[in-house]
Amino acid sequence: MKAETIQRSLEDSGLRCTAQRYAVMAFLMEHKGHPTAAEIFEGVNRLDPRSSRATTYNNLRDLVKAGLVSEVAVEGRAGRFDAKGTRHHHFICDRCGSVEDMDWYNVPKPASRSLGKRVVRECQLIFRGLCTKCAARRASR
Amino acid sequence: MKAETIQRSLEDSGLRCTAQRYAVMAFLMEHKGHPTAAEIFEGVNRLDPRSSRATTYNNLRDLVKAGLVSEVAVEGRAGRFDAKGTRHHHFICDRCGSVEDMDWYNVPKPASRSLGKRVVRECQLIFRGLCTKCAARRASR
DNA sequence: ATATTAGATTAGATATATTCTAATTATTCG
DNA sequence: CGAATAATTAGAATATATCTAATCTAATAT
Repeated sequence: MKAETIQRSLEDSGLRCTAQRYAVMAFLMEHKGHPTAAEIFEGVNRLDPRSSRATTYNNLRDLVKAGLVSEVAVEGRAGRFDAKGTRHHHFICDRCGSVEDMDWYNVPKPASRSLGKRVVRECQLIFRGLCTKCAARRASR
Repeated sequence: MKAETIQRSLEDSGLRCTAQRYAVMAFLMEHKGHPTAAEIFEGVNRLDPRSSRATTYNNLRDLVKAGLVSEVAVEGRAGRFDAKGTRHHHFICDRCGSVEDMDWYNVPKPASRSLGKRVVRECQLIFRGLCTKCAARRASR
């Protein structure tokens, strides 16, 4: 039944439901820990069909463009991906670069005067600091 | 007089005011367009002392850690840097990856319940969409 | 059903971005 | 001064992401 859900959301976005694309989507829905492209590539290939690195990147790009997946860029590290489920913000750890979900809450839009002729598609709130693990590690020194 | 300002802010952060480090800081204050590390490297070397790529990256890292400079990660592209002047948010163009400043306004903090044991150092608001140039370009098609 | 076309995928090469290494130089401090 | 620490260097190495050109697949038209 999740299978049909994925298939439908792909097709609704005008994307064919290929084995490789489906696998990326399914992997993201089962691994909520914001995996990198390399982890996704490894993960989907560990299971079944041989998928190439290029295809994994292509599909991630397509899924992001279609709005089914979001990407979180992390300074100096691989980007991380996330199946868009319920709305949420993100937390990025300064030390280990891990990305975690944060409860969503509404953020006021910028004044239209400050927008100029820009077209704003979305607005992301990103918290930075130390994750639980890294905070504990620092405290114990 | 800007020279002393830079020197003081470096020393206040426990960083020696070396020629290379100063140059990075000065370059960032004169170029508000959010340059990449490569552009900064090129820029400071075009002027005067030979500085190496590694040093440029090292200094950028130190300056970010000291809170004098901020870095904006952009998906699939080089990170961009910004001397922290007055507070502001950022806008990232989906198409060309350019980063622009947006007027600052206060953003409500998350509920402490949702923070857990995380330590939040800062909170960034990032707008995404099409910059003025790219929006115009798209409209004309 | 075949042919045509557009959409996807592939392996590997390439490009881009960043960090590491080990040696060297500069600065601070006792 | 001399020792210890901080900073810099060139270039190699790594990590990350995209490109290429050939091939395969699926949808549509004939």
